[in-house]
Amino acid sequence: MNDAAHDGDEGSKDFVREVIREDLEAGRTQTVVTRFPPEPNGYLHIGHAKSMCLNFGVAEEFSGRCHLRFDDTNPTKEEHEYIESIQEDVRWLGFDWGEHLFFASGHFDTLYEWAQHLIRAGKAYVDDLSPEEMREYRGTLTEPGKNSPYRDRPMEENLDLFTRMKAGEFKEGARVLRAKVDMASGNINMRDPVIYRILHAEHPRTGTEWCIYPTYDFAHGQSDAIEGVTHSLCTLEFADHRPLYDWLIASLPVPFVPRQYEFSRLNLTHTVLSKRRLIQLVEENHVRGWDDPRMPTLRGLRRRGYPAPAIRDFAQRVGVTKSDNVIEVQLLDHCARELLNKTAERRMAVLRPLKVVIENYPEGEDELLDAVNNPEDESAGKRQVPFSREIYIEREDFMEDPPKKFFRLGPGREVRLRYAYFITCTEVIKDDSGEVIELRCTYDPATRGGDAPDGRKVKGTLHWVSAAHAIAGEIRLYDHLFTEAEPSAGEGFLNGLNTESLTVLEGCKLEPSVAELPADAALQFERQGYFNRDPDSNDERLVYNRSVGLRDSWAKIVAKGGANT
RNA sequence: UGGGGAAUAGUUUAACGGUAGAACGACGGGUUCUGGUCCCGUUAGUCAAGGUUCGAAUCCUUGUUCCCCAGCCA
Repeated sequence: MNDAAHDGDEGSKDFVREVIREDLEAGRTQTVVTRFPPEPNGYLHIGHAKSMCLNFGVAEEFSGRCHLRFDDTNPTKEEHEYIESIQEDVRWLGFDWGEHLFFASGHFDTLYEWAQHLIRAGKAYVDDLSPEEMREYRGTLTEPGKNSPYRDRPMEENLDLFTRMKAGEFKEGARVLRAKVDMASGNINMRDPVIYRILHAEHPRTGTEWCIYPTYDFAHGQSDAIEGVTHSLCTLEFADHRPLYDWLIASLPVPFVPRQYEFSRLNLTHTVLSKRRLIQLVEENHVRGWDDPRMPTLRGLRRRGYPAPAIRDFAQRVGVTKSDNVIEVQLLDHCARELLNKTAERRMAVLRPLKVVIENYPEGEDELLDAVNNPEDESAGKRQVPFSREIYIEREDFMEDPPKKFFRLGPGREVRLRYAYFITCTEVIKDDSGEVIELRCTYDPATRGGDAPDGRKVKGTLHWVSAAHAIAGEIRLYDHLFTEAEPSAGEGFLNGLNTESLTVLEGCKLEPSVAELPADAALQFERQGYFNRDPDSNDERLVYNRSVGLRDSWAKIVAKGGANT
């Protein structure tokens, strides 16, 4: 995975790795320690994947380690279920934290002692202001705040009140512990931030042991220090917190001084990545759940059939900088296709079947034809596909009045059935409404396998499935969740939902060997795209998700209206 | 009007005072039993204005635009 590091040809790569390299060279640290710090209040999405690839990737490249640490400081929002599912998702993406599983809650005792330390140093006080009053005292972005009347409470009284907060003597919200920094600071995070609050809630890990909990600012950097994290990598919105991060570390008896560095978060076109919006999509049933294949969650992507290595490749290509960015989803699709093209076995499946009867093929007979499993990988071998007099082809592979650039089947035209024979359309059968319901064709027995001995060429090759041997399947096609590349901010974003993001096709015809594939095999249905079996599949019915379609130059011609030119 | 961050092809991203390069996309062509893959080519960029320098994306000045911050969320 880190071959480049051994080739000696690796450059600065990105500013984080550059900083680390300098720190190593300057001897500021011997070992690189990073951490991936999710809050267990939701499922991981592709934005988290970027963070994991950075944190775990850097640790591996520099022979250090990366901790998995749950930032579980707010019991009112966190659940045990997420602690499990997050670990599962991290493993699925391909990362291993080894022995280094931590919880901010595991550091609660130390954090409590450190809070007392701060009080004794005159750097923290218990405040009785209500949340509303505190907001008023805080000032605004352009005006300084003013000191709380409780700011100069004697140290002994602060210690006593803090002890009583811990003992559960006060109601939620009645008092908080605040760091005494600077109410006039231009940086609002420095205006005496709350570092402990009363929460009479049951914690997923510590139960009812505590009723006061540290805030993010008093837990994150402190956990970094306790665990010996050298490089605490977070997203840009925390840059404003860095002065506080450093102030607290400098004010506490920490065993180690960690440093925080910020990079810009990932944004993707045609989707949303904020936790709040994702929750809304699920709760209002705009999608079928957190693992809906349209969701940008890791569970969604996995169910959709995006392989973990493709997501890691994507994260690597996207880079790490401090500039705002919106990555085009096409890049993600490209990463998936590139990997799947090399690894996915090919099969044939007809999504929208049109029956074809080959009139000169003997009735009641069939035969097996050789088909290559993966033209990109000879070791994938071959399989045999049954052929017979009645087959299905794709409806869109036939046009009664084809435009000039249409290379597929039409009245009187000859095309190749992949790995089978050349066939020529001799008759078109329609129902009362004029819809084509069946084609009559003849085949050339001399073209068995797909080549004409006389060197005759055809312009089109179609996939097909023998009617008698086909197995039925349901196929789900996906499109962007949002029509616009960048869904509007605010509540209006739901207006941009793509009403056609899901297309369910029933009555699809699958090549019989599909049933023998392992349930988790990624495959390509030739000329259609890459697919994987959905967990909704059972003994009676197979359900396939299209992960991503093949690049489709014919669709582009049609879209431009140039089919006739 | 406070504090912090960022501006390089359509989108991401390299460059560390010395030829602005890559990937994705788009467009055109070649190969092909997948209108796929692969191969070749085209397109297109330093936010602006000054300054320093033989030489500036890079250093300085001024300005412009965008993003984040006023939770007892993280």
